[in-house]
Amino acid sequence: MDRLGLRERKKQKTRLALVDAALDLFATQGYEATTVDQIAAAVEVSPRTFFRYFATKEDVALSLPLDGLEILLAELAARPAQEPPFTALGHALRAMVTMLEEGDLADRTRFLKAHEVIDDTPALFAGSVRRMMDNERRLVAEIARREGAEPDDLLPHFVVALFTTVTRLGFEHCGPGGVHDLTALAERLEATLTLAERSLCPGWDRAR
Amino acid sequence: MDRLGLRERKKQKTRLALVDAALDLFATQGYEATTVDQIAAAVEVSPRTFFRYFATKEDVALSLPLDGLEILLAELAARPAQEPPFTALGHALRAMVTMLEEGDLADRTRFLKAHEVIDDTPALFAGSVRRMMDNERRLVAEIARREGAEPDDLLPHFVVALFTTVTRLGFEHCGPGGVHDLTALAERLEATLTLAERSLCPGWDRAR
DNA sequence: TAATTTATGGCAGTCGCTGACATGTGACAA
DNA sequence: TTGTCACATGTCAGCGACTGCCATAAATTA
Repeated sequence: MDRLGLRERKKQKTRLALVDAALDLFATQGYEATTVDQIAAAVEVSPRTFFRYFATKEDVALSLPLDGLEILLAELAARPAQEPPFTALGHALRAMVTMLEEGDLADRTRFLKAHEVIDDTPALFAGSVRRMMDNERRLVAEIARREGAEPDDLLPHFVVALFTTVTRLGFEHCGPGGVHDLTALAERLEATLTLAERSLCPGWDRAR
Repeated sequence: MDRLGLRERKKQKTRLALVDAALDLFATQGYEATTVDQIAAAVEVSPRTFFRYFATKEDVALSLPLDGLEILLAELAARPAQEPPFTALGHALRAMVTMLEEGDLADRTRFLKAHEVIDDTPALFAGSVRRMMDNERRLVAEIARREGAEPDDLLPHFVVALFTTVTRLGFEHCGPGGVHDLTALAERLEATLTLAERSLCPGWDRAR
């Protein structure tokens, strides 16, 4: 039995239905070619209601990756304090991917489809970047706290910026059509992470 | 005497007038609060004409930094081929700033005002990053050409992504109110560049 | 069942942005 | 100078994203 009331269950259901309908339409017709009215019609909901679930049209595509970042922050908080910041970020990222891999099939395909659509839609990619930078602030705050850095210290900013850059490279287009399964994505992320680690001097991410 | 006809001079004049009016309005009222109609009215031009000069509302604020990237690409092409890629990028960036410092006063203040507005307007900042990433492709292509890299080599992507990240950090918020003169901006850029150079192993940006 | 909360629909309106057509202004040649 | 052409501009009509407002229907609670 669900602990949630009927009302809440219905809301989550229409929310997912909106995401699925939107991703399908974006994938087939393209992002700019599909209107909010179409998405709403596909779920048999008024356009006004769509905007009660998502603030903007791009939000419906970006909501999933956004959830991923929440997970990453939680994982980061769980990393041991003596771990160097960049290492901790890397492990948090790996944990996030693992969590995705353990998720249910519908969730995984939804996530992959979202990333595919985002990857070849410049407007959505831009939005994705914007979200990343919003979260960069939170990540910087967390790293600065871990390391006890001065408020105007450049190093935490540099560590986090480098990390988001590496993550972005990992998610970025991997050949025509993009990544089609999570293991390929995980491998790609691993490759970029090791490239970064190999390029940086030991101890670079800690104050000396 | 100007080599350009009256027509061309008029166009450049209204273009600059639109940028100045827009930046002033953005600075006083905020970006989202000012409408295209207001900008057009301030220059006594029809709203339709505004969109003949700038494709979107954010373009009017981002056009100046965008010009800067053109300069950077030109400078990069002029760097000697034996220079390691990241070093070449850094020097191209320094050359770009120098070029700005040698520009006329109106140009410099316009540039600084644009950056101030961009810095404390999330939407514009995101747009700015997006442009940087659009140009990343061109930079990657140039670096890959210089280094004779394989088409699917990660390294050029990594080098350029790291460079744009460092540049972004340099331009980013420098205390309350932002940077007020070009020399402070140059110093800030220098600081982030040296931080990056100090963190990376020698030879990291060349194939081994 | 009655009362209260809350999700939804419909409507009118703003703003960013575009296409089509008409008009006026600079460029260039006769 | 004059006429012709190219092109910048204005006007208008319209689409789509997004919002505020109010009425209604559904679910929760008493």
